[in-house]
Amino acid sequence: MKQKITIKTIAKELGVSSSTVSKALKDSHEISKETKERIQAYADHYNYKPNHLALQLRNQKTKVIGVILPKIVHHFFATVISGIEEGANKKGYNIMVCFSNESYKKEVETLKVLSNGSVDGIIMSIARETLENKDFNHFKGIVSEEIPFVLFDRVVDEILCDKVVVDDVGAGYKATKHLLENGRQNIALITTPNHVSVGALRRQGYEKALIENYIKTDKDLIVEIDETKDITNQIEKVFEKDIDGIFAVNEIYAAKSMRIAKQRGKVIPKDISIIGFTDGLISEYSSPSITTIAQHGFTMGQQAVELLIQRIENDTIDFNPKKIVISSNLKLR
Amino acid sequence: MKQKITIKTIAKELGVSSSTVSKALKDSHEISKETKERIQAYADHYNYKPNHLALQLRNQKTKVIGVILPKIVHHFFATVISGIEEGANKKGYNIMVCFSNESYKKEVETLKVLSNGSVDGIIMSIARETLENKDFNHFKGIVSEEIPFVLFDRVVDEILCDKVVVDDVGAGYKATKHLLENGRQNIALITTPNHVSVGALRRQGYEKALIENYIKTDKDLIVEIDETKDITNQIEKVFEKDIDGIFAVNEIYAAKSMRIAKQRGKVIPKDISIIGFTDGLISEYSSPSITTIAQHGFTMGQQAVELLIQRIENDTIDFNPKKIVISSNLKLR
DNA sequence: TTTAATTACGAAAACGGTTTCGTGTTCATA
DNA sequence: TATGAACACGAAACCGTTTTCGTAATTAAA
Repeated sequence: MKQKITIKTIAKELGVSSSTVSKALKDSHEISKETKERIQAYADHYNYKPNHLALQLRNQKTKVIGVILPKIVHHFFATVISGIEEGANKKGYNIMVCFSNESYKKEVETLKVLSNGSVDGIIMSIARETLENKDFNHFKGIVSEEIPFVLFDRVVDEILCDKVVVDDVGAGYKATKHLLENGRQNIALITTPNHVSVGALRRQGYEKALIENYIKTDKDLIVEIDETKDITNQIEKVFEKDIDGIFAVNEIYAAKSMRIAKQRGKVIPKDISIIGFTDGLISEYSSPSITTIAQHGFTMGQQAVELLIQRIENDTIDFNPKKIVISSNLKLR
Repeated sequence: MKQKITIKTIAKELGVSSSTVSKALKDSHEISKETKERIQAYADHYNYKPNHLALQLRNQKTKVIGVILPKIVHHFFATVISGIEEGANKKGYNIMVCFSNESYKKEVETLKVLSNGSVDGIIMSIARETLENKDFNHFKGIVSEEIPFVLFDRVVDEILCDKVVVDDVGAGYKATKHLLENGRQNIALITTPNHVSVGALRRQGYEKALIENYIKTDKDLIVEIDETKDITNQIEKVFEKDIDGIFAVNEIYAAKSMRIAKQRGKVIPKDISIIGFTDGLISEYSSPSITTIAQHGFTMGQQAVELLIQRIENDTIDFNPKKIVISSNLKLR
């Protein structure tokens, strides 16, 4: 990389002090018009750009927001990033993106790297493995050092910080109710193991809707997918029951369910209704397209970053963790 | 945010100089065992972490790679990011991700921000609008300042830098040939306008395969999608021709084509064969699933970042722009 | 005992910018 | 002519760390 021109070189070349150059470039009234013009002309000609690192050191802020996601090849998280980036940009921040790959170890490392001062704050969604382990010690430092920190979607009560989540219970409820209103009675739930908080909440909504309709929840209709094993196999089991509706907590499960249903000769939506979570591309382009719960990832990202920047910039003394709940809605198809 | 402890405070508290503290923390032989232990104990106790910004300023490197993408809610680009991140991480780099949102103006701004020294190098794919405008002046600075810079996928000859692309001509050729080998004769091409380089190249491959089979390319079978208008409408027109095969240059076009075909009562793959580009989720989960050209986004990301880091770390004098071509292959479904 | 080497540490410069606080001119006012 | 602004600029400190160089004190060799 070419050696860049600095204030010092300009000062030396023009026989003035670096303070003068600095002030001239900021159009300070302290500097005479002629000197300013001389300096600005020189700076323009040699394409002077202030060294960002020096500024960061002096101001003790980076104008960078760290983002840690479980994964990126995933419609929902991609949408969230998109929202974060837009919100950050609007306020003059850039984003540094890291992935935990759902791994506890990588999450710990990444968190350590980002909390060394290279970012002004962190937005994050917790890795699956961490949720399983229930080991949240690596967040202690973040909290005690009072680094601005916002969790979204996959959050956990144990960590005291700002949070942005969707109304998962409500979403599960709406989805199930929708199926019930369409005359479905035997509704299967394809969900994650209970340690994934969002899965557990959506399940609560599912059960609430059933209870309201005087239907007993049948454990056999609930499939907790173990992602280390073959997913299709696990879903197929529930098809041996007499089901006429499926609520899947994400679109992969929904798409797989649909494929299985078709293979078994069921006609959608005559014989069976399927409703998915996350408004991704699969649901839109599968045939027939799947009715889903819109997860509003973009909004989540925006809200999260807004909350974070507020924390960063108003270094208020009172620390009351805020929780923003974004209400979800059905996207009928 | 809590005030962080620095070397200076440690020095003051322990009555030594900051040089001594610095050396002690690096376990230098210059410092006596007792002093080292005293300092290290103190640092541990108060959880000292070196200030990253100071180090960056001193070393004149950030260990951060800038990535500029046209968009992120897009399976291919998400995959590429994934590859970039993995490769970067392996070498101790983090990535700063920005989006041009396909906009020329935003691309210019973003490029300016990233080239102010906040990253050690940049990986990028050009925005659609920029390709339309053919205005590449904003890259001049990057090239003349010799900032390590790698373009991928959407590249352009006018910019002299390292590049990573897929073998688009070959891919178009393979896809078309595959259709021909399945006995298809009237193959439509659903592509982008020619200014999108990858679209143009895939088209070349398409034409090459046709010529090899002594088939005259029929302009009426080629649809250049204008994304500002309704896509479905544009694709529908080609269905008025007597077609039995479709090659779509991305999976959205492929999925939409499939839907239209079904609506028109065509049976896939009996009446018509469809082949898509980009190995995304839609193709996998649509029914029937679509045979596609695998685009190897992850590999592209890895190769791009490897190339970039090589440039960053071996500041070799000779500048011969390299071009890596990743060969594509069919993913039969 | 003198000289040389080793040990253990500190001073200062450097990275590139900003900012506070002088200070020497010039000019206007009393 | 003396006083005080106003002007235009420079010196120096500062952000946090590393690193080179210098040096006093101790130890070893001659």
